[in-house]
Amino acid sequence: MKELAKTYDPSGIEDRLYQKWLDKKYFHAEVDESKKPFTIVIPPPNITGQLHMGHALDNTMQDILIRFKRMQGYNALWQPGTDHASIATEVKIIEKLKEEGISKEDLGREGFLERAWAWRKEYGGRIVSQLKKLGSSCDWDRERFTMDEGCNKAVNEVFVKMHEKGYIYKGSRIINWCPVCNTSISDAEVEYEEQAGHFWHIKYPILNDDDTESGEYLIFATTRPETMLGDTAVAVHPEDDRYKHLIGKNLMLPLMNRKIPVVADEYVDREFGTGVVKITPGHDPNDFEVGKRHDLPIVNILNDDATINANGCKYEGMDRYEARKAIVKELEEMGLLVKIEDHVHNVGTHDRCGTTVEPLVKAQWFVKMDELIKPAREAVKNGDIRLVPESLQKTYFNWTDNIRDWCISRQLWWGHRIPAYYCAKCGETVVAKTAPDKCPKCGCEKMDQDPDTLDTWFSSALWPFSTLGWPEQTPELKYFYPTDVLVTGYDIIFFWVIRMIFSGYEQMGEKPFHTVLFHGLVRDAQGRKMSKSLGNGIDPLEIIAQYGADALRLTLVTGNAPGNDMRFYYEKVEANRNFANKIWNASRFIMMNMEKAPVKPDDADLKPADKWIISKANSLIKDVTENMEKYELGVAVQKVYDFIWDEFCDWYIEMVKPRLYQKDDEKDRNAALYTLKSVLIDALKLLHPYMPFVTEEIFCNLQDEEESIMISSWPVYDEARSFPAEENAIETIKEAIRGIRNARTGMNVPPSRKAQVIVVSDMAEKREIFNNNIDFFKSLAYASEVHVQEDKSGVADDAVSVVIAHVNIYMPLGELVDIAKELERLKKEEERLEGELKRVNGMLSNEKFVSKAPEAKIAEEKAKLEKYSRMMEQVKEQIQNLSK
RNA sequence: GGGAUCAUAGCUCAGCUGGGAUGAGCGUCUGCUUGACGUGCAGAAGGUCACAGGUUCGAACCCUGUUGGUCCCACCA
Repeated sequence: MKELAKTYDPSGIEDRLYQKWLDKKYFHAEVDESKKPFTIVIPPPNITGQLHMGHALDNTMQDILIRFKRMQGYNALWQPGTDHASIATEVKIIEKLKEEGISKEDLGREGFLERAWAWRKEYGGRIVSQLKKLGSSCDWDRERFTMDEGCNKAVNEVFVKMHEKGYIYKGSRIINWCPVCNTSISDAEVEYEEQAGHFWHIKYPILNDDDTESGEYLIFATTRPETMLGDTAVAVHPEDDRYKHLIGKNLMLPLMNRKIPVVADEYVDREFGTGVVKITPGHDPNDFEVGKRHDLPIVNILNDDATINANGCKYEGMDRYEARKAIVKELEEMGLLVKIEDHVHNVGTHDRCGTTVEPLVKAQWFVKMDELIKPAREAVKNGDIRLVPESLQKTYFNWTDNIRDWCISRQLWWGHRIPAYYCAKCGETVVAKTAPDKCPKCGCEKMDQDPDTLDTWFSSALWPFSTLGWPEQTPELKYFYPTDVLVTGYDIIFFWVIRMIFSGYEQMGEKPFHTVLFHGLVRDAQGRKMSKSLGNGIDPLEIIAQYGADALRLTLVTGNAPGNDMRFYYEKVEANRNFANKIWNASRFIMMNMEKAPVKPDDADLKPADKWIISKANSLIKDVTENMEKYELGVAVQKVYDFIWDEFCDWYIEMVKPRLYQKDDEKDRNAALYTLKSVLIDALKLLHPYMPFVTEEIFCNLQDEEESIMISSWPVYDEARSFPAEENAIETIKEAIRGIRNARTGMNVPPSRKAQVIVVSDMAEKREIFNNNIDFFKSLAYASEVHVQEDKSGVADDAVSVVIAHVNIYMPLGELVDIAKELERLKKEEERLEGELKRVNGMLSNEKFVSKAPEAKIAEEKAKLEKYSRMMEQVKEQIQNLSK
């Protein structure tokens, strides 16, 4: 038999085992109609990314499910890949170019894309190798990239198809503009942030019908005074008596000397401020709507970099905030500034770069959402797609029910280029999968492709089927689609989950997956988000290096309910590392005692302790499997942890030691060894999805013939392996041992001091239990000798006594017994029992309880009443004895 | 403004959809070189399950309200 090191050292072992799994192709799945598929598509990490705790959690959960299902016999495919992450990557590359002193314009589109692909080649694999460190059993042979040829084909196919159906259109609408990234972004990418700002109260002069100033003013407040350059009206509520008479009149827009009308619109809230709103249709989504209703002109005052453009006249060229200052100052000089108030308001920022976004009107491509969203909503409503935890349904519906059209065009170069072509001569637009050679309208041969690219999420939305080969009807697509579970953070439910769902229904006519398993955020020990700016991020790779991937994985999935955020503690990782070491040593112990492989014993040769642990393991298998099927990953592994540490190590191994250390009964020793080994193996299997490395290393060392735990079969509950009688018997012994240890500690008796133990019970079956298990009872109860008898004969009055149900245990400890102390201990026990009896009696004497509670419950309480009454009698008797 | 979620041992959290809180890890205290493990073993202390009502024979769990925290959405200029 092999020998193991004294402590488990994951370094070295992990890489070796991962390489072995790769070499043996265990992660690879092929279409096989004889097996049921189980598929997970990875949320593709950005190629710019570095593995962070969020990835670690997300991928650990997926790996657990995949390994679990693979062992259950499913044809498990974990489809991996990475995301081109258009903005994130483009920004990174621009930064790098900047260091070299060049801009992307210097390079030109083609040159820039060359650099981008080179960058991807160099860094895109980094995150993948980090995922491997974690133990992820992805099918790397099938690795995909959201911008590879196949995905591009899928994107073009969808774009053209949806355009034909009228779901994709180009339109001039108000969109969110990031002046730093120089692109439009979708609503989902805008993050609102509370900022301290001001309310500038401003007044515009009212004009007479002959355009002379009337001397009257309309006063209103604004948080963005610079937008006044683009004002094309002022609005009041139609029913507002204060201003009714002014509707239809004109105002003079100061600084610009433009005549603008007073319009009436229900959008205005009479209660808010002065009940007057300036209308800037070019730079505010609400004003844009008002403008449409009143046919107001749209004046765009901003350049793409958020400086004022020619429409801002003399402010042209100024930055938006400079212009703000200048305008306020000038208004003040003109006497048009009424007052300034401090005001905290929500400012929209770009989630990638934090820049304040500017709403402005531009021609962009959109996806029309109202029809597309219907099946996606319905699927969750009718349970076709299950969200775990269920509470996220509300969030989901909140989005589907308030959905707005999705702005999908981006003014970026890195991404899928929009397959739209414009005739250079007549302006005709052609949307097609391949570039047309001439204009279908005028025959002109110069067709220019739209310079814009698509939102990254447009290609991610197709991920569950594009990775399986769509639009080709591949065998993989037929076999693995729909996939099974999607695991992701609740923070991208809008970006990604919803979009995959409606895309799945639209393109495939079928849901992309039946379950979405959400997890929360991994926070730091203080509960703060891990972020670069705070510098509180913990690098999973460092944790792996220090404690091992298994410890990290276990830390991430325990003590946490689905969808909830969790805090990361080093202490927790350490505790889990210790657990790995514990199993390691338990295995080491077994191996040390195993000269040769034990053979399967007959049930008749098993001792009660063996049957007890087998029975326990059997129900563990049932529970853990059930929990895992319900995605209660943390609960499941907690049970395995408790079983291994408490039941198996602290009890069973200790129970079995006397049998291992004797050489007279080889058959019995074999039975013990076999039980040790087989129960351990079952437990290892249950643990393997969570801690793949230690379990594999032990599994292979424990039995030379088995090649890998990861392709072994998942244990199955077996009625024939359930032994309730032995379970009860051993629990009785455990109770007795705990009582004895407790009493001894109370007396300060050192473990080295053995004592006689006399077990007294008038019930034959109880006596039998002790007689049958005397071998280990003796050692665990620190007994010099054990007597099991029917009555108290020969027991000294001053012996320490332990009372359990129907059994009295006496230890004549002689001079060590402090009568006063012992009496105190017994009194305490008496008090405890009194409490118990009071509770049970209270229930049973309650007529309503007896008449309404279920029968089983009543019987249970009656049994307790009997048990406690009996114990009480015994305790009282002992107190009397000692008080004599 | 709308919604979600949390409040349980000193700390961080579980608690299987109503039946004694023998809860877990960490921390604290007391013993222990017991031939796998001190990354260990055996014990102990520590909780009126945020507060107030209600439903029920019975509530940490269900309902209502209150307080405090976190988050999401919307956004009134």
